[in-house]
Amino acid sequence: MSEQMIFRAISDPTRRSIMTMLASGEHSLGEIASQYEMTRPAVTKHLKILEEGGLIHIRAHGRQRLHALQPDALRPVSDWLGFFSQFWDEKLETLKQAVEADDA
Amino acid sequence: MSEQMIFRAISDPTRRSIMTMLASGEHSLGEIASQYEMTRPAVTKHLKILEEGGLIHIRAHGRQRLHALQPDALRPVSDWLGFFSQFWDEKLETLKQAVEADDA
DNA sequence: TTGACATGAAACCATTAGGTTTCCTATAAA
DNA sequence: TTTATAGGAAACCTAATGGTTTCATGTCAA
Repeated sequence: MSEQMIFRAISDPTRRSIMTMLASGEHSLGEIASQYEMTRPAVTKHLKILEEGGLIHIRAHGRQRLHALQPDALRPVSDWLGFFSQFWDEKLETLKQAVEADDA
Repeated sequence: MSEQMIFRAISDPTRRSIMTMLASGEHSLGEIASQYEMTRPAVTKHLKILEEGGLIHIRAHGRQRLHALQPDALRPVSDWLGFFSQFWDEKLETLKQAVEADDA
């Protein structure tokens, strides 16, 4: 789950779309694949890359494979963005730091 | 400057590194390339992809090309992240919305 | 005005990425 | 206990990516 694997995982529009779909809850491969105009094996590959980035968790359930979003895995992206956001939103950054300080 | 071009631009570690370098101010191609173990043409290609994503601005200055960070271009990424951050940090999200409401 | 320097441009190369087809395996249901 | 269903795996294809080398061009300085 290196930072690079996360950025790699979110760089593809199909994978970002799958993440959005999984925000509504767990879904099987068949359910996910039915939403896209590509074959199941292609979707499987996308899901594997998402898993390698830690963005989803896959568990077996009978003959199905259920895929669940793992939103925590996006934290490194948020941290990276935080560094640059200081240049375009001082106000929000200040609040963010306040929240983080409060957490500690 | 489609959203996809932004995600594409930030998906490469060299390009993210260049963005960090440019956070300190404008730099010429030569200055940037001297920091990496690859040829100038390779760096030029990275810079072009960053420009296509709107993440940097390039201007001519004599025989040099000066590259400046354009951090605003990261907003779409921030918005995208915002959607998912609601799942892992309700507290921060609440504050963020408060700030945005205050801006309006 | 000639030479050095900063960069652009084009051709090329190997690897990765995103996709397909075909076939195999495991589980559930009749 | 067959049969249908959900998915895995491997081989293959094309295009995009990240890099190189070579050569051309524009601009500054002697």
